[in-house]
Amino acid sequence: MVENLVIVESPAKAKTIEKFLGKDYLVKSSFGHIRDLDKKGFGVDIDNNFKPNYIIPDDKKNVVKELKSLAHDASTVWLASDEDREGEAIAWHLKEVLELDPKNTKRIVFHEITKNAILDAINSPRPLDVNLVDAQQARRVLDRLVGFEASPVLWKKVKPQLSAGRVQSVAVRLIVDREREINNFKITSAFRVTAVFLVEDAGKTVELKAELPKRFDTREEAHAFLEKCKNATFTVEDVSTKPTKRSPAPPFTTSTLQQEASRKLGFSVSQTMSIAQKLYEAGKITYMRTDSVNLSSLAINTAKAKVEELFGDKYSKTRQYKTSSKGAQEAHEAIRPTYLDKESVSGTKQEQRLYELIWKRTIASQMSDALLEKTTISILISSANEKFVATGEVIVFDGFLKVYFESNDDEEDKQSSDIILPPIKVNDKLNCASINASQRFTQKPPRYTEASLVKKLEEQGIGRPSTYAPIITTIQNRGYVVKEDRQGNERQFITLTLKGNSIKEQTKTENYGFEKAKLFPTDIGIVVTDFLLKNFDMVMDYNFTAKVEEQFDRIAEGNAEWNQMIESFYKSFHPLVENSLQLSEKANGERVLGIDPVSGKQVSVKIGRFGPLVQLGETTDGETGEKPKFASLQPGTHIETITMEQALELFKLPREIGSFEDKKITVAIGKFGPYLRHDNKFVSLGKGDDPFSIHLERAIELIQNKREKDENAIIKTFEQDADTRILNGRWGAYISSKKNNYKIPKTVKAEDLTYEDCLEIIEKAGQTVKPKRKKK
DNA sequence: CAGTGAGCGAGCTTCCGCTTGACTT
Repeated sequence: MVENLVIVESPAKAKTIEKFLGKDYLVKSSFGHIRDLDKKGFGVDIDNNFKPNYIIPDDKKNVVKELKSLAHDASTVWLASDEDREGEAIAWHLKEVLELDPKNTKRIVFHEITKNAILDAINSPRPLDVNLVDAQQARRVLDRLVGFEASPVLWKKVKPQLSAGRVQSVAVRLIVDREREINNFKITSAFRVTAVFLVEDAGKTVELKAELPKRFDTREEAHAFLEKCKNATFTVEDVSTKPTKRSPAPPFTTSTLQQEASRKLGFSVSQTMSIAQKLYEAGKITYMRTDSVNLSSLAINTAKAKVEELFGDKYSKTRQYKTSSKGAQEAHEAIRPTYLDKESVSGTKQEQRLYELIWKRTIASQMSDALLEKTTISILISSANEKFVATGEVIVFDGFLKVYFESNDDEEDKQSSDIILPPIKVNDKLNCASINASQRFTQKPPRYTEASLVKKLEEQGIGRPSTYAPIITTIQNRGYVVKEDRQGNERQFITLTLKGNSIKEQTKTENYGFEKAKLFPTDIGIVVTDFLLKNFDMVMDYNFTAKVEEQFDRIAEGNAEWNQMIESFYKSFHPLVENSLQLSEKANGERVLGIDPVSGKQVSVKIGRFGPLVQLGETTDGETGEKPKFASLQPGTHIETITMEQALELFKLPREIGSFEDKKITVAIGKFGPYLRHDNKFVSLGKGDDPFSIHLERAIELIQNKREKDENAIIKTFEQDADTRILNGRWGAYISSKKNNYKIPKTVKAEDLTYEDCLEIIEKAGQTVKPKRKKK
């Protein structure tokens, strides 16, 4: 029997709070939501004012049972879930499900887990905010309506098992739109001119690098400019120095932590979250799912003391940050170390690195601005109107930069360092060592990384801290998006160099377009996005979430009624469902490439039952025509970008390339990549082999290699049964019998097995039914 | 292990946000 039962959302939080409250309080966790809309059926009664049908999911039954019995015995129940929309709803569901008596039920909230904050909260309980609960119900029901009405349309009109939703469909759209921007981008080039001057500095000769702000469009213009510079004199026109300052970034939120951990540590967003979860459970950091940049006053004071201890008063500057991101609900603090005086923690290497990052960011946020001095020198050219400009930057006072430097998406992680200019006065004549004009190309827009997609979603107010990582996983699991590396291409560029009195021209090569761990849309992702854009434009609008959030806010403020809001939404949404179901055609993204010059038949690409394919000839109705020929698209090619040549290539397989030991060898591409077929045996091609050009000699070599490997793989054979053998595979020895494979128990040595032993293992394996793996 | 692309039509798929473990390979 306990006096007071406090219910929070997270068990780690419960543990901490219990310590603050003493023995009269039992603190338990609800593990998030305890009820949800029924998954079977629709879960919302559309004809009955959108009444939600809530059920307790199986994995929450035990939690609910325990809480119910504890609540029954307690004299006061304190509902201490988060102070946002979802938290309020959790409190309300608890009240309903646990059948709490309003007389001894109290709702409390706190933003930080400190003793004072919690005691304050206990002293100022408030009633449940039903308006906020209603706003959550509206959010929940709207998401269910969109997801469970739009997805089935996709099953019928595109492919079964697909999904659509307020958040995921827009996330995919961002990636599809970006890919199209990239495909349509026209690369242009211009000549960038840089000069190196030699300057005397205290007896030494140092270089001064300057650039021409103007770029030349053509090689000829660049050349003409260099010609003009041949006998020119260069005079310093102006030297100006301007002080600037830089301020530290605010403490981490979920989104910024994911971005920085990706840029600085190379973690995927889900990796970051699970490492952060470990740190949180160990009490080393505050809660990791937050949109707030706020720090508790306790944290600010500890940070101040730590900064002063480490670097002195001059480096300390306390700051309160305000959240600017759309739709932030600020139920928690920013992500920070629980104990800011600890610079490092024990744990795995990854935990240590993430902790260190969080520590540095938090500490830096409470440090002084960095003071810099930016110097600009302009240099006149006697024979031309253009001017060279040299810029330098010197850190006068490093401030927070001593600890932390925020990375940027667009460039690789370059540390901020001084660019020091030599001492130069106005009217100085400069000695020019060389001038170079290099052809530079415009860059295509960058593809999203997981982290930059999260950033974009947050900017648009789409998704929540707890869902950023799952969204990224979902759109990949559904096959809409793939995370891939892509090889770059080589290209040539021209450089012109003026040195002494001669201009030298060179053609150089550079690599460009290399992509690492970027998000690419798949063909199905593109087809689904186009289908949804055409039929559900309202939901696909980038501002859709922001617009409905405004209405949720009105409900939360008590200025709108949730059922009415949903009703008016449904009135405009549901007809879209009906209309799209009326469409007779299925969406397959078909694109006609043209006419095959050889057969005169139409060549087209589209999504088929088993993925993207090329089709030669048309599906002419019935008896007259011959059937069209089909071939699957190969990885790396896409419906939207494949060329006629690439498409026709695919019909050249399977290809007979000769014979060996009186049996013919054919080459084809199958489920597992390119392979050779010979004497009813299959041999995969090597990495460097091209199925379209491989010749007989190499094929025979591959066949013989394979034979040798198979030979070595045999550990034991049996006279009684040629179909049962012990083989050495990728994961060690196994039994192969009549095309089935069986695991050998670790307790026995494979060589010692008798034929009878093998039969026994096979027998046993047959009894245990393999559970069918559920596709994720 | 190395295909398929027609059609019939069981029974199933699916959303977003809160939270953690419980599961293989």
